[in-house]
Amino acid sequence: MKLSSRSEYGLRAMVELAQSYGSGPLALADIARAQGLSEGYLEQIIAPLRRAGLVLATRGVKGGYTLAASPKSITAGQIMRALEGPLDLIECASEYGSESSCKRELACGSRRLWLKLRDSIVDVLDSTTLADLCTGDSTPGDKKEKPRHVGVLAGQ
Amino acid sequence: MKLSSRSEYGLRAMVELAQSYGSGPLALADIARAQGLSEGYLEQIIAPLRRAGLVLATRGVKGGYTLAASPKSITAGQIMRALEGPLDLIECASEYGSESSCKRELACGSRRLWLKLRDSIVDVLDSTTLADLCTGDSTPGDKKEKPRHVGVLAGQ
DNA sequence: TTGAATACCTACCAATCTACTAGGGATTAT
DNA sequence: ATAATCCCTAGTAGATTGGTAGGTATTCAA
Repeated sequence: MKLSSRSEYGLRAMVELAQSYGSGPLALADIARAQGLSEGYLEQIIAPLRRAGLVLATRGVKGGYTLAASPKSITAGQIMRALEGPLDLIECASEYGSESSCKRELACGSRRLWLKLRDSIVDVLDSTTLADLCTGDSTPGDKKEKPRHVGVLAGQ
Repeated sequence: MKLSSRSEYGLRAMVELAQSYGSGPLALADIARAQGLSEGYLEQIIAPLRRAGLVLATRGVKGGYTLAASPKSITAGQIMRALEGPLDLIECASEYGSESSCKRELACGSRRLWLKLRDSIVDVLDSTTLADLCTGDSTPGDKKEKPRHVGVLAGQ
């Protein structure tokens, strides 16, 4: 159930970039310093984000990275897919069909849970933008939050 | 983003037990055979479920495992917590407070996402029972299935 | 034109985790 | 007593994680 640090660091880097959006490129070293991350490792993490077209790089002396679009139009889902591949907790419940596996039982009881879980995760990730993670309040633009029995969850 | 096979196998075993609920103990070897799992490995997986009080074991000749309660009253959340520990994707967004970490920033932007995600996951897991995974239809009490692009999932 | 600052790439590595296997001990119905 | 079962611990090959190291390419500025 643990997320790899790739996602954690990658998202933190993107939030950092979102916060300085509009102020020109931010050097890798600056991001790493600001977030307390290893520069070399962060470099490997930001590469897939660039390849996915989420950040732009400019080389040379005043170079660095910038968001490829406004923080409002980049979702956590895009970032996670770039870093982790298709969103799925399990082979047979991937967002994009995995024909191969699950020959065993398509009507497999437990698969139902993984599908529900995946949908729920995809829903959260795709409805959260970088802007949502930067503003002071914690509510995204459209509030389609269903009033579930949240609130029992101790701790802010 | 991948779940360990512990959870997958553990849940499958529990579904198997749920399906034979009321028919006496089911031997480990039978569960393993029915689900196509390694017996030795499954043994290690079912142990924490027993320690968590979710299944009961009876030794001896006609022994085996039974659910400790009705499938309706055992949730996926209980099973996952027994197998994976506290539900969290990341240290600083655990369900039970982790004071230690995250000295960096409690108002950390990215943390907001992990909390939302965790809440969403906890919500799904705690609202799904074993009975939900055994019945013919795929709807638990409330039906909130969004019509996503499922159906692409090519059947075997 | 040179130099420095940056991004970009590949290979390597130690430690940990995963998914088992092996083998024996404890308990119980027959 | 015996066989069937659960129970426990240790080992292990391979993959993954979280990096480090070292070099190349590109750009700006003097």
